[in-house]
Amino acid sequence: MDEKYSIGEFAKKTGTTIRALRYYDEIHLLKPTLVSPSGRRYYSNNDIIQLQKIVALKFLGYSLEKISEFLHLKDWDLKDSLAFQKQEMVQRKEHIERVIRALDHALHIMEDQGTINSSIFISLINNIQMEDEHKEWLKGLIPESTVEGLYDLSEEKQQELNTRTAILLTKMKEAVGKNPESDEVQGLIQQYMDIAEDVLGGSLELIQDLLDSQVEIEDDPVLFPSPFTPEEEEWLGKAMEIYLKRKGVVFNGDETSK
Amino acid sequence: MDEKYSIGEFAKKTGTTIRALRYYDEIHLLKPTLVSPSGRRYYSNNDIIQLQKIVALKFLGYSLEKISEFLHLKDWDLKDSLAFQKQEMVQRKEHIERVIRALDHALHIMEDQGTINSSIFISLINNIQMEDEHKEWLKGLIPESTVEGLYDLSEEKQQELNTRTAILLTKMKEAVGKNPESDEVQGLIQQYMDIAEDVLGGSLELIQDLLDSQVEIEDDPVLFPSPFTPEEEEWLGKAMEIYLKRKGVVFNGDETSK
DNA sequence: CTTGCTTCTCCCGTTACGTTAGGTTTTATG
DNA sequence: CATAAAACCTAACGTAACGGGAGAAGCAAG
Repeated sequence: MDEKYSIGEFAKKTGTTIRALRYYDEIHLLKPTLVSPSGRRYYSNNDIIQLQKIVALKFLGYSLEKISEFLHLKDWDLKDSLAFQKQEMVQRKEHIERVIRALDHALHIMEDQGTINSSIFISLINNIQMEDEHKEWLKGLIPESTVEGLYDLSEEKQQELNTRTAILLTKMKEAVGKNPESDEVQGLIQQYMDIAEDVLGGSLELIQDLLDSQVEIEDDPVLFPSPFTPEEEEWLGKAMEIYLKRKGVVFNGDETSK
Repeated sequence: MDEKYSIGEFAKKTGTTIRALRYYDEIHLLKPTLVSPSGRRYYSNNDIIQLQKIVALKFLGYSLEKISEFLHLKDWDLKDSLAFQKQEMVQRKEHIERVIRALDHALHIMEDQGTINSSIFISLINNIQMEDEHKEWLKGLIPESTVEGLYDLSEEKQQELNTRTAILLTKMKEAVGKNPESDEVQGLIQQYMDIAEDVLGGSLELIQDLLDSQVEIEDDPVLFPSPFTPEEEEWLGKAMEIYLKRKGVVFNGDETSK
């Protein structure tokens, strides 16, 4: 009933390691009931219960320091703490879910394409990573309901759009330098606009709005990764301008003068 | 176009910290394009792209060492790596989900009860933590289909059962020492069996099976936490025996010798 | 008494930086 | 041009929860 276990026996019995037990002793989290004159640690059945508490709380994500407080204060004000801990865990879960979504999108594109351009890859990841910030930022430019609608697409739809966009961006990068007025380039822009229309619900006004707001974006404190280099962007800008002019959108040509 | 940024400017522009940039320099992950004779670091636009790659890969959960490999080998064998990384993340997610479930159950009980006995709390957590191991273990004792059915209850149902069980266990702990043959104690056992029937689908045979297998559990290498102390268990065993005898179940009275 | 197993106490290594401390360089201003 | 303020530098310790190794000592059996 009041058996004594050596540290090795105790470790085996409880599924922990000897090293961990010594560590718990060191930080005063769980001290053996008895220490022999020669310094050997001996644990009792009572210590098993204590260790179980520690393991359970560790599973819930508490640090050993917090656990120490709980067990020492002996006053389990769990309720609040558990609720708080749950919030923490829910946040971690959401983070991981975003990561998984990003991985899925990237994998999906690679299956379709076999490979992926590194800068496209980066901006893809970044889009998902910054989802919330982007949302808030867009809300400053276009109506909130539209923004929510944008992000409220089904997972499949998002996958598809991302893939189409990635393929298109790849083609565009290959086309850089070609005559912006050529049918090929204008065709790509057309495709891009088709996707944009698909997402935005089809009015060119939004695009106009976005263009008008460009000026402010220039010196954004934190820099958004664009999949294009400055040279590529200049070329793209030209092609875009031509496209929009042909469609009758007014472009207030503000040259990027610092 | 080929601007140079001091470390401070660069940090602000990219949303990292100065310390992080110095650390990346130290571990040869991202070295500034130019270092002045006095030792000051100056970064270029090219470094921005590198840093974006680093940030993106970090978001996906890669260690800086792995990232270093990727960027140095220049040979993005992402496909496999991404798939592997996804597996990792899915596992982490599952872990967190178990933790959240455990927290939910505990919170649910506390809302109902206002408090919770620490040993009941521990065994509750442990049940969820060990879910998979318990499953496997039970499959050795009762038919696999029954086991799967057991764990396939809805979240709500599980909550409810856990709460009822916890309340009952609390009452039982309070009743320890009372006459096992009294109506009160036998009533509690009856309630316990009601819950068991609810879960197991109502045959006493399973309980018989479980009782028969008790012998083997005794010296399980890794010790399962039970919410009862040995004394409490002994008392419970008696009450249980009386209950089952009255119901006509044969109990092969194997005294816990050794 | 020797062998072999268990345990002991240091102490370094891990990750990705944060945080001083104490000294130097660059930039801004009078 | 002198000096103050801002920015930057290196060096070094701290973090969380142990893992792993070195070298010494305890303990039971033959």
